[in-house]
Amino acid sequence: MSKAPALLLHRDDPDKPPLVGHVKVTREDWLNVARDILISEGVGQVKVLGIAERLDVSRSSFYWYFKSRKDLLSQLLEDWNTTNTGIMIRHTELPAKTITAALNNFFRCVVDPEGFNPQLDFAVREWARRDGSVRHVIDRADAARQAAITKMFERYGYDPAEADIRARVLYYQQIGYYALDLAETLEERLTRVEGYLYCFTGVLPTAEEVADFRSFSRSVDLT
Amino acid sequence: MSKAPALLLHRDDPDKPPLVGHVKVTREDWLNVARDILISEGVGQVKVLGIAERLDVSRSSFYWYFKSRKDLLSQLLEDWNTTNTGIMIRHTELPAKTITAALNNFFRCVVDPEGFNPQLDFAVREWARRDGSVRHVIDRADAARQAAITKMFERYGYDPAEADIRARVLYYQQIGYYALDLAETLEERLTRVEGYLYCFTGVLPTAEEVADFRSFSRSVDLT
DNA sequence: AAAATTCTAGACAGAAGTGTCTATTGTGTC
DNA sequence: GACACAATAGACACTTCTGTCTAGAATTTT
Repeated sequence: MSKAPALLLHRDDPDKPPLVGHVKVTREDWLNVARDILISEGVGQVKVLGIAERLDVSRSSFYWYFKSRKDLLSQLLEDWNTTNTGIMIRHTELPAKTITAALNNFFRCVVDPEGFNPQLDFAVREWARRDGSVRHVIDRADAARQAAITKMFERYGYDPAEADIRARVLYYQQIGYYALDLAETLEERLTRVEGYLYCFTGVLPTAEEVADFRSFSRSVDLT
Repeated sequence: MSKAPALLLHRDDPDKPPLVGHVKVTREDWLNVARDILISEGVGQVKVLGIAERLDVSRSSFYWYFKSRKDLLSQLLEDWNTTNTGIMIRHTELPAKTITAALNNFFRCVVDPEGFNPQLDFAVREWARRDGSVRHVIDRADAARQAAITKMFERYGYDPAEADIRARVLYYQQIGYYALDLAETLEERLTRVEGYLYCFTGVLPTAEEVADFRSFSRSVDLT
C-alpha cells in the first residue's frame, strides 16, 4: 500500500495565492480533507468535527461553506462521479494494435496515480452499500464501465458473448483486487503481468508488450 | 439480491425450548441480530442501543451477556473466522474428475446459502479496513483461501506459476463480484456459467459439466 | 472614516451513543 | 414461605456529534 501524500492545505501551498485577511481555509480544503477521511476511514468517519480539527479551524465555520454534512457528502459524490468513471472509460478507448496492448492501457489507469483513484472508488462503493441514492449513482457508473470494457474486447474480434464474459471477469477481478487491499509492491505485481494478460485475453502476450507495460508502470510509480 | 430471511428470535422459534422464567432473549439472539446488522449496515451500525430495540429488551441487560460492545464484536469476528474460510477451503478440496468439475464445486459454496456467507464475508472485509486487528485476521484468511485455490489448480496439472495466476484471478474476481453487490437473478448468472468456466480454466467445459452446475444451483436456490 | 462584506469563534441546545449502579421481577430450591 | 439466583429495567454520568445563533475580526466598498 503506497503511503498517501500528506494533504497540502491551501495556506501551506506556496503555489497558491496567499489567503487574504481573515481567511484560514477554503471550501476546497474542507472537501479535500473530507475526501481524505472518506478514503481512509469511510463515510461514517467523515465528521464536521474531525475535519475542523485537522484544519485547525472552528467547527462552526464549516457552515459558512456548506449547508450541512449531507451537503458536503453529496459534493464529494458528485466529484467522484465526474472523475473516476470518465478516466476509466477513456482508458478503454485508447488506440492499441492488439487486445493485449489495449489491456495494458486499461491497467495503466490503475497504476497511474494521476488517473483513476482506486481507493476513492472503493470508499464510495462501501458508502453505497448503506445509502440508496449513492447506490443508484454507482450502479450506473459500474454499468457504464463494464459496457466500455465489453466494447474494447469486441473491437479486437471477440464475439459479443465472450466479450461480455471477459469484461465481467476483468472488471470484477479489478474491483476484487481493491477490495482485498493487498500490501503488494509494484514489483511483485509486475512479475505476474504476463500471466494476467494471458488469462484475461486467452492469448499469449509478446515479450515486447510485457516489457512496455513494465517500463510504463515503473515510470509512474511513486512508492 | 436475495432477501434475507427475517431473523427468528429464540422466543419466536417453535423448534427451540421455551425460555423459562424472566428470560426474554439469549446470548445467541444478541449475536444473531448483531450479525444481521453487521451484514446489512456495517460495523459502525452495530450498536447496543439498536440491537436492544430490535430485541425489545432493555439496553442495559446487554451487559449481562457481554462485557462491552467490543466484546460482542470480537465474538462476531471469531464466529466468522471459524466458519467462512473453512467452508471455502473444504469446497476447493472436494473430489472432481476435471478442473471444470472442481471449479463447479468451488462456485457451489457461493450459491449454496447453507455454506459460505458472502455478505458476511464482505462485511468483515469492510470492517478490516478500519481496524488493524481485524485486518490481521482477514489477511490470514485470504492467504489461506488463495493457497487452497492454487493447490486446486495444481492438482489438475497447471504448473505452479499458472495455477498461482488463475487462483488470483478467480479469487479476486469472486471478491469483486460481492463488492459490486449486483442485483442479478440466479438465472442471469447461470447463462454465463459456460463462459466463466472457459475463462477461468482456459478449457472448454463439456455440456454435461455445465448442466450439472445449473441443476445443482437451481436445487439450492431459495429466491 | 463609516459601512458592508466575508469569514471565524464561542456558547447553547439537543440527539444518540456507551457504560455503571441500583432496583425489581420471576423462578427454582431449601 | 423465605431465599438465592438469573435476567431485566431504569436512572445517571459522560462523550461525541450536529446544527443554530450571535458576536467579533480583517478586508473591501462607499
